[in-house]
Amino acid sequence: MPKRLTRSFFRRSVHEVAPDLIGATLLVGGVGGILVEVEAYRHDDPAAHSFHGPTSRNAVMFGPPGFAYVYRSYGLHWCLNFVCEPKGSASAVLIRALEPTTGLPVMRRRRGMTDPRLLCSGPGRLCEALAITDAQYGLALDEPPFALYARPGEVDVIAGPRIGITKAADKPWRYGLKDSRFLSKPFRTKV
DNA sequence: TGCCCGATTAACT
DNA sequence: GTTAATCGGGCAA
Repeated sequence: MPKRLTRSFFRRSVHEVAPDLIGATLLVGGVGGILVEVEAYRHDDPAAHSFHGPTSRNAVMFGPPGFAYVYRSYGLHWCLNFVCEPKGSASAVLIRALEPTTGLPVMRRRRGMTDPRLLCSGPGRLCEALAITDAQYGLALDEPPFALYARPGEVDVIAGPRIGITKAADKPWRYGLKDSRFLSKPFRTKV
Protein backbone atom coordinates (compact mmCIF):
# COMPACT_ATOMS: atom_id res chain seq x y z
CA MET A 1 0.00 0.00 0.00
CA PRO A 2 1.34 3.49 -0.84
CA LYS A 3 2.55 5.84 1.84
CA ARG A 4 -0.05 7.61 3.91
CA LEU A 5 0.00 11.40 3.57
CA THR A 6 0.04 13.38 6.83
CA ARG A 7 -0.98 16.97 7.33
CA SER A 8 2.66 18.09 6.99
CA PHE A 9 2.23 17.34 3.27
CA PHE A 10 0.16 20.52 3.11
CA ARG A 11 2.73 22.74 4.80
CA ARG A 12 3.99 24.11 1.45
CA SER A 13 2.92 26.52 -1.23
CA VAL A 14 -0.48 25.66 -2.64
CA HIS A 15 1.16 25.55 -6.08
CA GLU A 16 3.47 22.76 -4.93
CA VAL A 17 0.78 20.83 -3.11
CA ALA A 18 -1.87 21.02 -5.85
CA PRO A 19 0.10 19.24 -8.63
CA ASP A 20 1.49 16.77 -6.08
CA LEU A 21 -2.05 15.70 -5.22
CA ILE A 22 -2.69 14.50 -8.78
CA GLY A 23 -2.48 10.71 -8.72
CA ALA A 24 -2.87 10.50 -4.95
CA THR A 25 -5.74 8.47 -3.54
CA LEU A 26 -8.48 10.07 -1.46
CA LEU A 27 -10.87 7.98 0.60
CA VAL A 28 -13.66 9.34 2.77
CA GLY A 29 -15.25 6.72 4.96
CA GLY A 30 -13.49 4.10 2.84
CA VAL A 31 -15.00 5.41 -0.41
CA GLY A 32 -13.15 7.31 -3.13
CA GLY A 33 -10.39 6.98 -5.72
CA ILE A 34 -7.49 8.62 -7.52
CA LEU A 35 -7.37 12.42 -7.65
CA VAL A 36 -7.29 13.58 -11.28
CA GLU A 37 -8.25 17.27 -11.10
CA VAL A 38 -7.66 20.07 -8.56
CA GLU A 39 -7.41 23.86 -8.52
CA ALA A 40 -5.22 26.16 -6.40
CA TYR A 41 -6.55 29.30 -4.66
CA ARG A 42 -4.31 31.79 -2.89
CA HIS A 43 -5.13 34.39 -0.26
CA ASP A 44 -3.99 37.16 -2.64
CA ASP A 45 -6.06 35.72 -5.49
CA PRO A 46 -9.25 37.70 -6.28
CA ALA A 47 -11.01 34.43 -7.12
CA ALA A 48 -10.29 32.94 -3.68
CA HIS A 49 -12.93 32.87 -0.95
CA SER A 50 -10.27 34.11 1.48
CA PHE A 51 -9.45 37.19 -0.63
CA HIS A 52 -11.76 39.54 1.29
CA GLY A 53 -10.59 38.36 4.70
CA PRO A 54 -11.90 35.91 7.30
CA THR A 55 -15.63 35.15 7.64
CA SER A 56 -17.49 32.39 9.42
CA ARG A 57 -17.58 30.46 6.14
CA ASN A 58 -13.89 30.56 5.27
CA ALA A 59 -12.48 30.63 8.83
CA VAL A 60 -10.73 27.27 8.48
CA MET A 61 -8.71 28.63 5.55
CA PHE A 62 -7.04 31.02 7.97
CA GLY A 63 -6.06 28.21 10.32
CA PRO A 64 -3.31 25.58 10.03
CA PRO A 65 -2.83 23.51 6.84
CA GLY A 66 -4.04 19.94 6.44
CA PHE A 67 -7.70 20.50 7.23
CA ALA A 68 -10.89 20.38 5.17
CA TYR A 69 -12.65 23.52 3.96
CA VAL A 70 -16.19 22.68 2.82
CA TYR A 71 -18.56 25.27 1.40
CA ARG A 72 -21.94 25.33 -0.31
CA SER A 73 -21.83 26.30 -3.96
CA TYR A 74 -24.75 28.03 -5.68
CA GLY A 75 -26.88 27.19 -2.65
CA LEU A 76 -27.08 23.59 -3.85
CA HIS A 77 -23.83 21.68 -3.92
CA TRP A 78 -20.96 21.07 -1.53
CA CYS A 79 -17.34 21.59 -2.52
CA LEU A 80 -14.25 20.14 -0.77
CA ASN A 81 -10.92 21.95 -0.34
CA PHE A 82 -7.63 21.11 1.39
CA VAL A 83 -6.10 24.00 3.35
CA CYS A 84 -2.43 24.59 2.46
CA GLU A 85 0.63 26.60 3.36
CA PRO A 86 1.62 27.84 6.81
CA LYS A 87 -1.16 28.91 9.09
CA GLY A 88 -2.70 32.24 8.20
CA SER A 89 -1.90 32.31 4.49
CA ALA A 90 -5.45 31.20 3.69
CA SER A 91 -4.70 29.12 0.60
CA ALA A 92 -6.51 25.95 -0.41
CA VAL A 93 -6.81 23.30 -3.10
CA LEU A 94 -10.28 22.69 -4.55
CA ILE A 95 -10.83 18.98 -5.18
CA ARG A 96 -12.59 18.89 -8.56
CA ALA A 97 -12.54 15.28 -9.76
CA LEU A 98 -11.35 11.79 -9.01
CA GLU A 99 -11.32 8.42 -10.72
CA PRO A 100 -13.56 6.15 -8.63
CA THR A 101 -11.76 3.02 -7.48
CA THR A 102 -13.19 2.09 -4.09
CA GLY A 103 -16.82 1.82 -3.02
CA LEU A 104 -18.37 2.06 -6.47
CA PRO A 105 -21.77 0.64 -5.41
CA VAL A 106 -22.08 3.21 -2.60
CA MET A 107 -21.18 6.06 -4.95
CA ARG A 108 -23.63 4.86 -7.59
CA ARG A 109 -26.41 4.79 -5.03
CA ARG A 110 -25.61 8.26 -3.66
CA ARG A 111 -25.37 9.74 -7.16
CA GLY A 112 -28.33 7.88 -8.60
CA MET A 113 -26.42 6.88 -11.71
CA THR A 114 -24.12 4.11 -12.82
CA ASP A 115 -21.69 5.65 -15.34
CA PRO A 116 -18.35 5.77 -13.44
CA ARG A 117 -17.33 8.83 -15.44
CA LEU A 118 -20.23 10.83 -13.98
CA LEU A 119 -19.79 9.80 -10.35
CA CYS A 120 -16.97 12.13 -9.25
CA SER A 121 -16.17 14.33 -12.30
CA GLY A 122 -16.89 17.75 -10.83
CA PRO A 123 -16.61 19.27 -7.34
CA GLY A 124 -20.32 18.99 -6.54
CA ARG A 125 -20.60 15.48 -7.96
CA LEU A 126 -17.54 14.33 -6.02
CA CYS A 127 -18.95 15.60 -2.74
CA GLU A 128 -22.26 13.89 -3.35
CA ALA A 129 -20.53 10.59 -4.14
CA LEU A 130 -18.29 10.83 -1.06
CA ALA A 131 -21.06 12.18 1.20
CA ILE A 132 -19.14 15.39 1.96
CA THR A 133 -21.20 18.05 3.74
CA ASP A 134 -20.53 20.76 6.29
CA ALA A 135 -20.28 17.88 8.79
CA GLN A 136 -16.71 17.46 7.48
CA TYR A 137 -15.91 21.18 7.76
CA GLY A 138 -12.62 21.72 9.60
CA LEU A 139 -11.75 18.03 10.02
CA ALA A 140 -8.10 16.91 9.81
CA LEU A 141 -7.19 15.27 6.52
CA ASP A 142 -4.95 12.64 8.14
CA GLU A 143 -7.64 11.33 10.47
CA PRO A 144 -10.87 9.43 9.89
CA PRO A 145 -13.06 9.68 7.96
CA PHE A 146 -10.35 11.02 5.63
CA ALA A 147 -7.47 8.93 4.31
CA LEU A 148 -4.90 10.13 1.76
CA TYR A 149 -2.26 8.00 0.07
CA ALA A 150 0.70 9.28 -1.93
CA ARG A 151 0.75 8.41 -5.61
CA PRO A 152 2.79 5.26 -6.25
CA GLY A 153 5.04 6.89 -8.88
CA GLU A 154 5.48 9.85 -11.17
CA VAL A 155 2.51 10.91 -13.27
CA ASP A 156 2.00 13.36 -16.14
CA VAL A 157 0.41 16.49 -14.65
CA ILE A 158 -1.10 19.07 -16.97
CA ALA A 159 -2.07 22.67 -16.07
CA GLY A 160 -4.64 25.10 -17.47
CA PRO A 161 -7.07 27.90 -16.58
CA ARG A 162 -9.47 27.33 -13.71
CA ILE A 163 -13.15 26.62 -14.35
CA GLY A 164 -16.24 28.61 -13.48
CA ILE A 165 -14.54 31.82 -12.31
CA THR A 166 -14.45 35.32 -13.75
CA LYS A 167 -11.69 36.88 -11.64
CA ALA A 168 -8.07 35.93 -12.39
CA ALA A 169 -9.48 33.60 -15.03
CA ASP A 170 -6.21 33.70 -16.97
CA LYS A 171 -4.15 32.03 -14.23
CA PRO A 172 -3.24 28.40 -15.12
CA TRP A 173 -3.90 27.08 -11.64
CA ARG A 174 -6.01 24.07 -12.57
CA TYR A 175 -4.02 20.84 -12.47
CA GLY A 176 -5.02 17.50 -13.95
CA LEU A 177 -3.89 14.00 -14.76
CA LYS A 178 -2.97 13.98 -18.42
CA ASP A 179 -5.39 12.04 -20.65
CA SER A 180 -7.61 11.02 -17.73
CA ARG A 181 -11.16 10.14 -18.76
CA PHE A 182 -12.49 11.29 -15.38
CA LEU A 183 -11.86 15.06 -15.66
CA SER A 184 -14.82 17.41 -15.23
CA LYS A 185 -13.73 19.05 -18.49
CA PRO A 186 -10.85 18.28 -20.82
CA PHE A 187 -7.71 20.38 -20.72
CA ARG A 188 -7.24 22.32 -23.90
CA THR A 189 -4.30 20.85 -25.69
CA LYS A 190 -1.64 23.30 -26.62
CA VAL A 191 -1.63 24.17 -30.32
C1' DT B 1 -31.98 45.73 4.41
C1' DG B 2 -31.93 44.58 -0.44
C1' DC B 3 -29.77 43.18 -4.50
C1' DC B 4 -26.60 40.69 -7.36
C1' DC B 5 -23.71 37.07 -8.24
C1' DG B 6 -21.11 32.87 -7.62
C1' DA B 7 -14.81 27.72 -7.20
C1' DT B 8 -22.34 23.93 -10.07
C1' DT B 9 -25.28 20.59 -12.07
C1' DA B 10 -28.90 18.47 -14.77
C1' DA B 11 -32.38 19.07 -17.84
C1' DC B 12 -33.88 21.45 -21.24
C1' DT B 13 -34.19 23.61 -26.67
C1' DG C 1 -26.56 26.35 -26.97
C1' DT C 2 -29.79 28.07 -22.40
C1' DT C 3 -31.88 27.87 -17.80
C1' DA C 4 -33.85 26.66 -13.19
C1' DA C 5 -32.77 25.34 -8.62
C1' DT C 6 -31.31 27.91 -4.28
C1' DC C 7 -28.60 30.60 -0.59
C1' DG C 8 -24.56 33.00 1.69
C1' DG C 9 -21.29 36.81 1.00
C1' DG C 10 -20.06 41.39 -0.46
C1' DC C 11 -21.35 45.79 -1.32
C1' DA C 12 -24.50 49.74 -2.10
C1' DA C 13 -28.09 52.37 -0.01
